[in-house]
Amino acid sequence: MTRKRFDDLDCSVACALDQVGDWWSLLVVKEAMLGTRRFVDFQQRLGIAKNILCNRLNRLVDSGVMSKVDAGEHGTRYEYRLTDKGRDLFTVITALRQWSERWNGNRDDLRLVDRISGHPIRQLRVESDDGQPLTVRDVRFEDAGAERLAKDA
Amino acid sequence: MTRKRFDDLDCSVACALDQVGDWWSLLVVKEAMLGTRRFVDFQQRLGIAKNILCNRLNRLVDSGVMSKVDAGEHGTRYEYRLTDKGRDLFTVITALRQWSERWNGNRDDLRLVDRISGHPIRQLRVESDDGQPLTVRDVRFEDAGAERLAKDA
DNA sequence: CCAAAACGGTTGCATGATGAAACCGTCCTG
DNA sequence: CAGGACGGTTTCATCATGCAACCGTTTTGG
Repeated sequence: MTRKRFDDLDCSVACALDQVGDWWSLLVVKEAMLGTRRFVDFQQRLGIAKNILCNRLNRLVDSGVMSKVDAGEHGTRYEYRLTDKGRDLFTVITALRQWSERWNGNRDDLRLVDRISGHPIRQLRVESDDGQPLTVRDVRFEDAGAERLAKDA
Repeated sequence: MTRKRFDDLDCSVACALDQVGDWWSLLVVKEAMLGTRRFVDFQQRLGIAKNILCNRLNRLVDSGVMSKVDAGEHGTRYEYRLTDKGRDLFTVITALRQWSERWNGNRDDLRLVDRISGHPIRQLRVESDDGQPLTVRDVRFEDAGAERLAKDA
């Protein structure tokens, strides 16, 4: 049986996980954010099998998260770079990193700091439109259809 | 071959993915945030196989993301609830949702709104300690010990 | 009070995904 | 021009997944 697809769930979260929700994809993206661009470097730094890395890079290129550019003048030297869509995963990866550091302790040698000031970055937080912090208890999932019905009535 | 473990990578992101980084775990957590608590409800709403759901719930309980409470007076009626650690994944899931809506379009019937005002929530953004927005290009990974800088992106 | 259904699983099976290693064609490098 | 680096592909053993059937307990309907 093939893995269940999430894109039929009519859920943005499921749709996102369909693109970057497997064991390796987000780590590849994170490694790219550290500056890694070449196949062998991804392979060695992540310790991933070559066939799996090949599969993941192809899928990330297919879904528009990374792009494969010919950087070798003569055809066999490639670079994999983040697209704007891929760079925008910075928020997701930062959220994961902060969550893990809060609850599992900091297992990382590297601290994420502002390049200019050298200060650590702020904790991410979900906010209302007037800037107040929101927890999961402070939000609800409003049915857009019901909203339309209510306005029609 | 068993799946490669990430907890030896000395990376907080890898450590997080080790706990919630598979195809189903974050969807189970998201479903719990919508209010789902019982086994059959998770199963039906997500369309997940029972043995896989059982495995995921057990792993989420083991890693402290959810707790299994006996809600049935007589022993066979259980509820699975988010712990504080699990509720704190709200930021991660919100980041994923916003990313997906930005780049894949809104495939969701449900809009996430402030429970009180009914207004949509703010876009998450990574900020420096003085509140300026930061992209991945504006940060570096500072080695706590040496002064090894991340390569330019 | 009894039968049936719900609940929360467990087991078996077929199939897909993964990891390790070997192999391969092209390019560059000494 | 030989050897190695690069970017894969192939093969194979093992693991994970999805599906359906089954099961013991508890609740519910008549």
